[in-house]
Amino acid sequence: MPKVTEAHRAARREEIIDAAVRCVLRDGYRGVSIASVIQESGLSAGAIYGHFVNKQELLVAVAERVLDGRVADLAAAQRRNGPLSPGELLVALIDGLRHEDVSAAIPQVWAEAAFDDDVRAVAERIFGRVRGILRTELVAWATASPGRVDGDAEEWADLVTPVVLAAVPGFLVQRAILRNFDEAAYLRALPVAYRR
Amino acid sequence: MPKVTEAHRAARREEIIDAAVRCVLRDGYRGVSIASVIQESGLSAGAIYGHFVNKQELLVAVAERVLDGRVADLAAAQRRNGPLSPGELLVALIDGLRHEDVSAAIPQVWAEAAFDDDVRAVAERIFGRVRGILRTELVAWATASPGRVDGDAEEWADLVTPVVLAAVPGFLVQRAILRNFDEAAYLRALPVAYRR
DNA sequence: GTCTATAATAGGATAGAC
DNA sequence: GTCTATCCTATTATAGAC
Repeated sequence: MPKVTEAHRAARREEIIDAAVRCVLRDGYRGVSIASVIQESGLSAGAIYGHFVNKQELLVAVAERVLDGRVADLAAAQRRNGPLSPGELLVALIDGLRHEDVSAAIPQVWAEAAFDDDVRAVAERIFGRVRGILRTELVAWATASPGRVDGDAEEWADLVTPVVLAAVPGFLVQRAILRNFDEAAYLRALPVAYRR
Repeated sequence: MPKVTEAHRAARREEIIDAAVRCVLRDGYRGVSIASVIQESGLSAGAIYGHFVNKQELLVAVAERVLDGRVADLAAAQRRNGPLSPGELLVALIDGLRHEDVSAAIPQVWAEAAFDDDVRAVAERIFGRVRGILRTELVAWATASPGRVDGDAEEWADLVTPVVLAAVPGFLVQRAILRNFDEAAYLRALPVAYRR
């Protein structure tokens, strides 16, 4: 079978996901209706159900789209010279986040994860990858200069990584809730709070 | 008019909110239907609409119920002797949180805040109170022993408070997403990560 | 104030033509 | 593969009896 057809099919699928993401940004994750996706995509019910067995499967694909891509920012930061401090790592990660429109939908996906186990699995997987990269960098940073950390660098990193990672939900939640949240100040504060 | 009637009326209202909170914990914020609240409360549609003009107003009351109460933990910690370190403050706050069932619904409310401005206002108000207490304590801690902080204690606290506060969403989100999230380890990590 | 019954609508999903 | 039309269920909110 011709390769073009497969590619076109995949492209149409992505198109539908794109439209659904826009719906989530406008109406919230649970506020998305098939009718809204139809309108936003310019397609029809038949087209959508030809690519997704039901609404839930579409929304899981949306969750994946929304959460993914954050890994790239960290991987890029990783490639720089020398180990980065916890604060510097977080600046790289969050500064990447805040310029992506889809990031506004991330808290939506986290909330949904508590009730849809497929969404939860997607979130856990991507969260795990980010945490893994972060942990590696923290070990490198703790090892680079002795005395930075009490005890073993790996043990320290295992313990501290979840707390360091908390800066990400902290940023997104405060940005969503507080009318005049100062994003730039938050980024400046990261190296201060986590400098050691 | 008799005072008892007023009190009874208020009590019935709280009863309905209680039932709605249980619905949120079971079905998610947007998954709550009037039918589910009717079932959970053992009341009827008429009873509910006699206390709330519509579903949205009920859900705003639910948001308030879910978010409030966190301030008490911090205020209690505040009363202890001597200024607490950032890590110790967070342990008090989060350890209080994790033993309350309703805390599982907090990420739901944060997600909803992006789309319902009344909910957002509730979240902003309560977040603001917690942040205010935290800031006061951080200033006291920074002032207590010189050299802990570069520059002015108040300026430092203003900058750092939002990042310290991030540990709360960080905890709740990771607990919701990660299948084997180690709550106790997170609490142990707080003083390590924020000790200075 | 609260109940039962119901109106009015919205939303998910399918059928069949093309 | 996609479109139009439609079925069916779920849901919000109201009306009127008690």
